[in-house]
Amino acid sequence: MARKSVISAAILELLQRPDHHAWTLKDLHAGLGETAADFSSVFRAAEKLAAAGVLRKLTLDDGRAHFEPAGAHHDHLHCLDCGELIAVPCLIGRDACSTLEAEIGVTIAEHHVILSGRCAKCRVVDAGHAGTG
Amino acid sequence: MARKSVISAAILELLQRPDHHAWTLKDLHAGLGETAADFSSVFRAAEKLAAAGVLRKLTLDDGRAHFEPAGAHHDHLHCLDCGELIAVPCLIGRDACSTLEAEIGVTIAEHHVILSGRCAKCRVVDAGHAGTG
DNA sequence: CTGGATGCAAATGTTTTGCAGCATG
DNA sequence: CATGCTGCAAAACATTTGCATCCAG
Repeated sequence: MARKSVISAAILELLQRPDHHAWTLKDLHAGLGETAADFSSVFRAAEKLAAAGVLRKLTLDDGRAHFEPAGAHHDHLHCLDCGELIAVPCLIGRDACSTLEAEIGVTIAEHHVILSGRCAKCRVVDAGHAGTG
Repeated sequence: MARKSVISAAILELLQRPDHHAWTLKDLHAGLGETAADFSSVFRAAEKLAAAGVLRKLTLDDGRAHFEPAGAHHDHLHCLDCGELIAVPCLIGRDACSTLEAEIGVTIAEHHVILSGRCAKCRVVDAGHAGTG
């Protein structure tokens, strides 16, 4: 049924890059080569992959959607310096959720933690600067 | 120096409503009365209040910015049924953050947890339906 | 008079949709 | 031949900015 989508494949390829974890549509479009694919096609491919559960779609405070490979659950650190979105291990335990559910009478299906701070790289750089200034 | 902003005051007024925790610009505009204030004025007032630290600005996965009164830190539950954003007590302890910082070498300034699930009201409704269907 | 608040309209940036063509299955 | 992927263009949305005006201090 489904034909092979060159664009989808290329997107999945891109997402393997270790230096960039979460991609905006613009990132993806640029990453594929702006002339290699139309923006709307990138959009459709990404949405489809997200709908299929292959990608996870996140919206940050910058108001843009970011796509990442949908592997094991993890949370994110948004680096205030470089703006990169870093994957970090999950910070919330089942216990905490259960407790909260019982406490205020809600049902929790999923969660997503977004940390703001400084990634490992920028932290080092900053430490260096701090020492000299 | 600063003149009293009718709109800012009205916004702060709106935010006191117990039935609606986080407001989009559209919500605010509608809440004030679409003719009572211009959208851009609402936008500017809200941004200014956020910059002043009076409001907190959040961007959800719906891609829209939401404003809430900036009181004590808390996290949020986004109800999958009614779409309401419910304030919930913070789920992340200092310890967890410290541990993570040490573990992966990052610095954490802030965090924000967004839970997806069902709020207390919708949970009850759903339970009722489940019994009848 | 001065500076900030407001309204109106237009620009931006991002996401989404409509439609036609093409290649694949 | 039918279906789904693509490209191109325009619409739909939400946010943001420019400019002129008006009012409070």
